[in-house]
Amino acid sequence: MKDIDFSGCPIMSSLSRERAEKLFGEIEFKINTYKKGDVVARQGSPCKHLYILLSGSVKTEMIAENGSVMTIENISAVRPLASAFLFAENNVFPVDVTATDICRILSIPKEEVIKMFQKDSGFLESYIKYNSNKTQFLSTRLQTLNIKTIKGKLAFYIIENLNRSRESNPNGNCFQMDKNQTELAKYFGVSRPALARCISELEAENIIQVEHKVLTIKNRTALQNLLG
Amino acid sequence: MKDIDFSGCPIMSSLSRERAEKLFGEIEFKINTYKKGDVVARQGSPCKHLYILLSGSVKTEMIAENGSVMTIENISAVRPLASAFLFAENNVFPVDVTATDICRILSIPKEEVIKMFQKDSGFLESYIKYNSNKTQFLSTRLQTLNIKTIKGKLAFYIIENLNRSRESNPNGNCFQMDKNQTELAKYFGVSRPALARCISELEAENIIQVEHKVLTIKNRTALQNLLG
DNA sequence: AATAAATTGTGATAATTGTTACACAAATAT
DNA sequence: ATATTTGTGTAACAATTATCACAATTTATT
Repeated sequence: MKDIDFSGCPIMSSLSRERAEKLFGEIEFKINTYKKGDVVARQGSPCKHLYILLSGSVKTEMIAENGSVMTIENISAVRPLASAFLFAENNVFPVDVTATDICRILSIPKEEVIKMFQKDSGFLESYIKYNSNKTQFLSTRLQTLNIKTIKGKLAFYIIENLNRSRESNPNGNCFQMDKNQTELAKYFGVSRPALARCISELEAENIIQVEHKVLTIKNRTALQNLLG
Repeated sequence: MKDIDFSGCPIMSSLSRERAEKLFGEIEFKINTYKKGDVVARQGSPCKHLYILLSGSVKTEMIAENGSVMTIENISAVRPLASAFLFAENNVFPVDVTATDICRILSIPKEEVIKMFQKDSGFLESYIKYNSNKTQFLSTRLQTLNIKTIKGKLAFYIIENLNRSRESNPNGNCFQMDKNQTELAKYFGVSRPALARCISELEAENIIQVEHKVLTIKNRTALQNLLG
């Protein structure tokens, strides 16, 4: 346990290093390693453990019955996985979880998690908070899907990312994209060529400019209009 | 308080009547009444209380910036509202909540909810469980939206409802629809005429049959094929 | 630097759905 | 019983996106 650093983990960071070591000394757990491309959990399979991604990264995807894939989220260590499903009545993974890098995943049985709640109220609080945030995230994801046109989705995505980048760089009007076109298309649940076309059109209309992976907003008003 | 029956409420039913009365004697709360059509909470507004729908019913809807509406859920008493958002960092309502009937809503400030957690671990447990279920529900909702064609959404909806109806009536191959076409179109986030067209087509292909509000499945295999 | 692999741009066509408009049926109110 | 509202079927047309196919470009690899 000594080699694990929980400081970046939303549900564990409230615990001091000593506290965490003591807690893990008292419960059952194991650590598995996965290599890139390995399936960590499959959509529909039961979820009986709390998983914490200790190192590496995974992606979560939903597969529709017709085979079309939508990426829900890319997750990098250190983060819990599927924490919100552990206590549901129908406790199954709603997504496929696939390693996008070598990764180590800690798993703690549900009963042990309950013990941890009882032993540490700080842990309990951050768990509830984390799940709340997760639900908010899913709602935002629903909102993106509710937008019908690709241009609308793009505008939403761009404005969202711009706002996020401004937290560190207030008057900036550009940001580094976290996905390539293929990934972005999967995130939107649309075809890649259609997305490429929309990006081209927005560039032609001088609303945005994309250089490598840096997206610059040239006409914010027009972007807002694509939504309202 | 004496006139409130929490027995059907997922997060309160673990408390005995006496326990609930004692608990409410110790905390701050208020009850508001809304009439049909009243907006209970608006998408984007802060969520600082736990709301419990004591009587009546509400609907929750997401409004895309272009004005298109998608119904997320219809909720009937007795159920908590927005319980999953109360503890999120960005604690705002992700949906518009509108009364679809006269209703009474109990609201308890966040700090008081925390007190309730501390005073009653049964309440805490059901709260976590309820939020978990909520997240599962949102995931299923995402899944519906991930299906691209209206026929696919319809097939998913029909099979889901058929399975549910079979819990009470195992070999049946029909069920009573809980929504009219207009509502169903909003639930899918598609236009009403387009939905009507798809239903007609499925009828023409002799896959389903709709009589008033009863939907009969005539060719389950074909329905499955619309998905896989 | 040369080659391979991945990513992006773009065109043509088909499929699907939105939009608008209206007739008609069913349910509800007066 | 009649009027009014609400729900449903359907048609013509426009808009958007999927699909497929391939060229151009960028990025990684040897």
